Amino acid sequence: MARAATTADAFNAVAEPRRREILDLLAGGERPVNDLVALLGLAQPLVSKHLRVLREVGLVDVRGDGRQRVYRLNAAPLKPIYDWVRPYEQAWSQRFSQLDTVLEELKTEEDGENGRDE
Amino acid sequence: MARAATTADAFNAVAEPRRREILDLLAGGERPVNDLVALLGLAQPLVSKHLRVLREVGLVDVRGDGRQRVYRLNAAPLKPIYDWVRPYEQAWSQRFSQLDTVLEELKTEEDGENGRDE
DNA sequence: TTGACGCATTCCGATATAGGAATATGATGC
DNA sequence: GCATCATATTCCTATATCGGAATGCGTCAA
Repeated sequence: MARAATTADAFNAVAEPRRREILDLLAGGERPVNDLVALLGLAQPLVSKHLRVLREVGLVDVRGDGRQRVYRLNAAPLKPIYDWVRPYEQAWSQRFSQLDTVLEELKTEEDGENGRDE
Repeated sequence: MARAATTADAFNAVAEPRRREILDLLAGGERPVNDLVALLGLAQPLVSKHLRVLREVGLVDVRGDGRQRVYRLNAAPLKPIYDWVRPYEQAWSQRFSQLDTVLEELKTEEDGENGRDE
């Protein structure tokens, strides 16, 4: 087996920095492709290809407007990512990220730090 | 060019579901490799390889204990992911995620909603 | 030492990516 | 129709993956 397709889910689609940039730009408002090409400084076919991936995972929607194709953000597929990382936030927001296991510590809601095992 | 290495950053490392599982397990406490092998139901070399990737992006630390190697979560490298997705949360937490551009709408604070999909 | 255990690494194959170049498609205007 | 703009697609190469099988290596026990 090879690596999972970039279109497998939002996790894979968003692993590519350029695609994140595109989403960031679209977060500021819908835009036709050429706008993105100019803003990103990338070759047009490249942008189209990235947009295709984003389309296939549902992160963007397209709307035809004359000869332009206007892309619009659809952030919904990002939710699983947010839901997955959020619990880990505690880990780095606490000062003792080097202790045993942070998330476990949190379950006991501050406990004093004694080493227990699992 | 090919796709970015899985060890390029946390985004790429975490795009693989099994690696997320591993992190989830380690969130519950540090564990030796064989524990993970049993819990995941994967071949041992596979787990070792995934752990290597996680190590290279700094998401886990290892500690030798006799003949075992105990892995511990280090969530810090996940912060960039959290920081990147968080702003998008607004998009799906609002009921009009299908409108023009959600984040832009939010700037004007409430406006009206049309339900539509494709 | 010998053997068993715990884990990591290497070799292999199939897959599919990002990017570049060239080309195709589609809508608009004349 | 024909030229042009806006965008998508195809062809190509280099690279790096995930997984399996086999093997290497360090540690512990007798």
